[in-house]
Amino acid sequence: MTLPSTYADRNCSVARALEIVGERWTLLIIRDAFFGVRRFGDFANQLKIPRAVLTNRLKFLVKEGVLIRDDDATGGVEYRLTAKGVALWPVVRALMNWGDAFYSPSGVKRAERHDQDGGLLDHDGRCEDCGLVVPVPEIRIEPGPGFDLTDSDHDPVSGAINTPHRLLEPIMRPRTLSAAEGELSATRAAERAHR
Amino acid sequence: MTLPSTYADRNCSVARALEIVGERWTLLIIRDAFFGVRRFGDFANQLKIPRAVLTNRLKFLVKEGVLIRDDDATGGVEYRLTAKGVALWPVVRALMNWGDAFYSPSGVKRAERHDQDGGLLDHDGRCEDCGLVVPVPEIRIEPGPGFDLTDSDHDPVSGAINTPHRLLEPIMRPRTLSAAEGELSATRAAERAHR
DNA sequence: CGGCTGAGTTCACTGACTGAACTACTGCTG
DNA sequence: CAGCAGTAGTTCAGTCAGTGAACTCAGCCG
Repeated sequence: MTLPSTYADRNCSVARALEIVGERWTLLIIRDAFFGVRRFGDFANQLKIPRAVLTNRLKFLVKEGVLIRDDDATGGVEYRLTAKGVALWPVVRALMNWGDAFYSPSGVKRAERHDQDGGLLDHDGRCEDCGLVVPVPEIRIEPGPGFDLTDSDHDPVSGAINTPHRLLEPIMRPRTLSAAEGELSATRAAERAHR
Repeated sequence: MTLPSTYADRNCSVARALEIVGERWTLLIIRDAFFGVRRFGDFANQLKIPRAVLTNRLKFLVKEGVLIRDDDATGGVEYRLTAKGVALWPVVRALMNWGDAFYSPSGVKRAERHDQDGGLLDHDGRCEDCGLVVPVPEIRIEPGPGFDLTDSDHDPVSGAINTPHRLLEPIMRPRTLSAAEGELSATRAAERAHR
């Protein structure tokens, strides 16, 4: 979509929304942000997007208030979704549902669960166990029956993304994980205790 | 998005969906199709999209089974949404909701109602009167409080789109009207005078 | 026949995307 | 302190897609 503000229709919120998130790569960046990706390099490697394009997109999304950029503890840079960005989850979910329905014959590629009670979420984000509409930070995402295990863990970031975890929660990169490789459960437990 | 099948992530239905509907203009074409646009020229005029691009997009969407192309009664060509295309309504709705929420301070630009009982639909398409999830063909769309009346009726197609009507129902173009209805002369005259 | 409409096609031009290489600024480590 | 690695970008030439205007072609209408 390239030029923002280039769709003529002033009276259509679909056009307006697409001016922000309709450019190539943008919604995939946002999807990754939901999945916990926060670092420039992780976006670049995971999406295999040219770094120049990534720079443009991130700048634009920050300018539009979808992402916020700040320095993390280690001096690096973090991009995180704002409330406005988090409000895009229904868009990402709708695309995911449609893609699952028509291009994943063996079942959904990723399932959403209510982290509190483990209930599956329906297409509108309602927990089938407790009946509540689950807020985004309480959604746990995990590989579903249609997930293809053969090409998942090529890189550590993908591996982290495809491990069951809550949306928005930063993925654990090997660096942060320290030397201890297999202690996933311990790390997760620690993390749960963390909040 | 340009090249289809160009997003690397085989395991993501969001990426898969965007390969089909993520290109520039595509979702706006689909939105117009929901609003009842069916003719090549109407898409071209309403969206102000280059005709060459429109040709590409329509061909691609037909190939992918989102639209179906056939000749209508008068010998013209019609593009209509298939079931697979209609299943994209949640995507369009989610974008519309987000655009309304963040870019339309005076209220939604278009409201959805249950045509049967006139109840407003919530963000998930549930009728606030009868509580049912309303199927797409029973959704009536109409200008909402945020709709800007000053630049609506510039062309007859926009005028028809912005008149309350059910989704998927073909918009009435002056041409088609002439065959069926008698009192069209007034409409046509008014339209001509307008230019 | 002559004009009109609808559905495209053609084409020169511009501008965005691509991929690879390069820079600049940390924070370590010996 | 020099050297190295990691992170976050920038630069750049080549390519490819989008743009807008003009053109074709077929079928009607009178």
